[in-house]
Amino acid sequence: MKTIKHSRQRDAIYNFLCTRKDHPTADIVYNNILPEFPNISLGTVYRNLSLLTELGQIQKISCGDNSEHFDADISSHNHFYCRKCKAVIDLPMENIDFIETLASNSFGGKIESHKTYFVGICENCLNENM
Amino acid sequence: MKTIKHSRQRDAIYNFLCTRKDHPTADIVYNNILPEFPNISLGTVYRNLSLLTELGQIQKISCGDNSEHFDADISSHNHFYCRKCKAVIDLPMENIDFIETLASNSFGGKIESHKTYFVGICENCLNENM
DNA sequence: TATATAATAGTAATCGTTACTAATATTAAT
DNA sequence: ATTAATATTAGTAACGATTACTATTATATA
Repeated sequence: MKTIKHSRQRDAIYNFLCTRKDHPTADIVYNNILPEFPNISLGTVYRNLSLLTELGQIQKISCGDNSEHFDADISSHNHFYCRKCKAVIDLPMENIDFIETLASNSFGGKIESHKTYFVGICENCLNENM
Repeated sequence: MKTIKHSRQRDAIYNFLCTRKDHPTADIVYNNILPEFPNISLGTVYRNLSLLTELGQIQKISCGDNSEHFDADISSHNHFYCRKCKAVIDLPMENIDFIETLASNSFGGKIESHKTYFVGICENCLNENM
């Protein structure tokens, strides 16, 4: 059996993610951990982000902007992608997990989870146009 | 002003997409158009898929499997990603566009659209395990 | 038919991500 | 504590998806 050993780099990656609400990419995680681990390699960051995602400790957000974003908040919540400033932010709203039930009604497969993201212009970018 | 000129390649790409319900990637589109346009280049396929997406004639599906999928069906509908066979399929269900209203309630930005995809095991893969 | 210019083919380059390997860190057992 | 087993790392190379570049071709307009 393959066991998981503790790693200080993985802790640092996870802890950094916990401090951020803006869903950083692997590259951003890497650059922010460099001060503490000057020799950490980008591959280590990618490997641990994948591992943490598989373990369910973080989640991956794919919003079509050609790089994956990561979120240490694994509670069920939704995201918003601003097509102007490209930011990926949380969109606090009532829980919509019931759409999984709606989806199950006429579907023969097994639905395990869902991802929803909204697209538009964020509040900051709206205000800049005034 | 920049005008859009007609292109036989773009037509072929769009028409091919219309024949498919499985949301092919750029590479699959390319390989299926090769018989008709033996000299078409992959760049042309990518450029036109992007253009058609911008024009709203097709839609792009990002489901986190490191390549974009495309769909000529631009009506509001949802997708399912099978984490076993990696297929991206339609998931017919009642319309859930009202979640955009729910999202708007406590959000200061402008919501223009949303994307939802469900993840799990498709019917075919479920049956294979029996 | 001529002119303007958008689109293409072909290729090179870029970017995000993964794979490889020898060295290191962690864990469990002595 | 020491050792042994092995998971993890750093460093680098490789990969796949996508974009950029440029001379040529196709399309649209006059």
